[in-house]
Amino acid sequence: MVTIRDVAAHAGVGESTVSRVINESPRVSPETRSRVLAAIAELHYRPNPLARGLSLGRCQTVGVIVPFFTHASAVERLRGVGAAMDDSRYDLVLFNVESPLHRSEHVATLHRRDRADGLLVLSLPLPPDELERFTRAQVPVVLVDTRGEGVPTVVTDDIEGGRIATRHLAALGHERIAFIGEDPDNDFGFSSSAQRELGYREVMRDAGLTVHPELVRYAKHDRRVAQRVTEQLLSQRVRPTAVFAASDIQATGVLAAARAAGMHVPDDISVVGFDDIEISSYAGLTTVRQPLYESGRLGAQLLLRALTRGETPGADAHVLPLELVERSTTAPPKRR
Amino acid sequence: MVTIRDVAAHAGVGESTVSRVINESPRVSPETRSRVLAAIAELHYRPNPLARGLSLGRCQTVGVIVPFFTHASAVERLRGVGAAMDDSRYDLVLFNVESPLHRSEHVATLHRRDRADGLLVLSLPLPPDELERFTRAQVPVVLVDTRGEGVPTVVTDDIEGGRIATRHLAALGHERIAFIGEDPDNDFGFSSSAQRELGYREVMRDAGLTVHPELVRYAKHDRRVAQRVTEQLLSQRVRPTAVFAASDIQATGVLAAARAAGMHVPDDISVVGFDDIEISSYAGLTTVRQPLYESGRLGAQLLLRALTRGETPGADAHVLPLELVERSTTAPPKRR
DNA sequence: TTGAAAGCGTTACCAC
DNA sequence: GTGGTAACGCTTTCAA
Repeated sequence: MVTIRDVAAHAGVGESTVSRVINESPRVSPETRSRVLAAIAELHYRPNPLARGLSLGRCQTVGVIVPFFTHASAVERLRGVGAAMDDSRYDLVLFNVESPLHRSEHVATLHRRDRADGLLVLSLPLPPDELERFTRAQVPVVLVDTRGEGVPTVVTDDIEGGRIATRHLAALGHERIAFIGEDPDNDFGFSSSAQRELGYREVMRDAGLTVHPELVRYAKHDRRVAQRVTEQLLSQRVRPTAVFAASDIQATGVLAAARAAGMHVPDDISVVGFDDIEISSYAGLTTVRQPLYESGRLGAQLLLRALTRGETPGADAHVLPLELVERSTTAPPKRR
Repeated sequence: MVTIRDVAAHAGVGESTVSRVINESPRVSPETRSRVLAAIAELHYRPNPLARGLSLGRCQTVGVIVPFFTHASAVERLRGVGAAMDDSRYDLVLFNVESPLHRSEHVATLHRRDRADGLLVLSLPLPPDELERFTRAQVPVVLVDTRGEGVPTVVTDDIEGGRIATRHLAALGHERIAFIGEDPDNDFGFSSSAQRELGYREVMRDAGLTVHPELVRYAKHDRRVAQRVTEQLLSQRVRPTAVFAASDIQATGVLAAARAAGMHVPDDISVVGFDDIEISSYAGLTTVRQPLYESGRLGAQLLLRALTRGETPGADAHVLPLELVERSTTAPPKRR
């Protein structure tokens, strides 16, 4: 392996001079610089990032904590992150979180500059004390799709999202509108679904519609599970004429259940989802679109900016817009 | 930041002893060990991976080179990789490849032990000389969904996959079977699609069916593009009664095009895809299933095994099974 | 069984 | 402008 020492010898200069050339210091004469550059090229020299990191106290790496398996939408966000990181000099290290234990483990190791220079947390709620450990350790953190004190966040207004979806259904004339979302008591503390439910309840109340308890169901963020739950929902006495699913993944499960029950969408039942993932446009699903890809990209950009400027990023919340995408799964209810 | 030195001082021992404890050397007395362990716990000490890597000559990191954006199926493979790496002590560094230039860049930096201890290449063909640089640099490489000499690979038999799909359609009685795949002249040198086309052509010939040149079309690995190409296909003189799409992403485009043309699937036209991704079961797509998740998992396992044993892994090709999944997009052609 | 010290490849401070 | 050298935090010989 060729080191800075070899380059120095080959170019007939000192190690520090080579280092200066590498780091583009202005305190090198043009001739020396070109001689060193030639030596570097000739020997195919590349600085050892480990040694560099040890000396510098940082490692040119951005860590991303993400519930990779739990949330399909996380992938789309991750894509945005990847895109933003592409032109940067930072490596992207993935910390997958499958369980709450997992999360604590990663958090414990990551609040030091030698693991990652900065951290991006996707969709995962972080307790305030854990969050504080990062700021104390001077590790910049950006939160995407989760809230937190004192750090920049990229979020959407989930309550408003719930309103948008429900308002759309109510405006079409629906009265028995069901809600299918994630259990508010989930292990990770995911709260988006609960927020959307809040918006749903608010609009229902304001429209003078009653939320029958049997019309609110919880299911894991998974198509098949949502399908099963919807089948129960549809087999009961009080049938909804519309369903608001807190995610598109779940909405496709609702669609499948309706189909299996011999119901026609949207004539027999309307369905609204949330996210607008790849599958949604294919399924013709009416949904509340949130900019997944963009959220990841923006989050990464904020982090990179903080990293390159060396400043702690402002703790402002960037609220990304939500938008109703009307496709073919919603229509006025049938006349009885 | 607490270092090994602090721990040593706190426990009243030498640094090397602490190091031995960390690395589970047997040459430490039980009492000393527990004293050191206590100090570690008390000070919340964690070894600096950078320093450790520099000293050790490796960095406890696995690099994954993956066309993250180009191929949707890569994500599913990546999930498998993530699962396999979860219980390991290795970090997962993502190297996204969006362009051939991108690939060369990453390859250039990665053939050294200081960037990654081992490498996983997903779906990306690597020129033999680039591959050789890794083996020369003693960096273990495992190829998933690509072939290469001298390194372990995890693949499927794409030619056979093409046969399976086409045989299914031919057995149903179809004669004018179209093929939609990726352009064999693509920038990356992806060849799976071309292989599947080979299998398609072989079965067509053996069945005495002619492959009309107008019935073979190329489109990017993208639903909308595939849809556009299919629209052209369906608007021409000789209409196919069945389409074999080289990927499910493209197959959903075919489905959308047929729907837009007012055709009913499978009555008017049959469609077979390839991969069996998440969307396929939802769409009821008949497809050739390949174990995406499993391929990533196996690849990562092979790499980890090689890494922990310190041995160069055997250069054998693990061929994963392919399987026809019959759903509701294929049926015998209508009688004319 | 333990500790002192050299070394891993780099950067940065201090002389010249 | 440039070179020598101490540091960065760890592992690993080598002695004791």
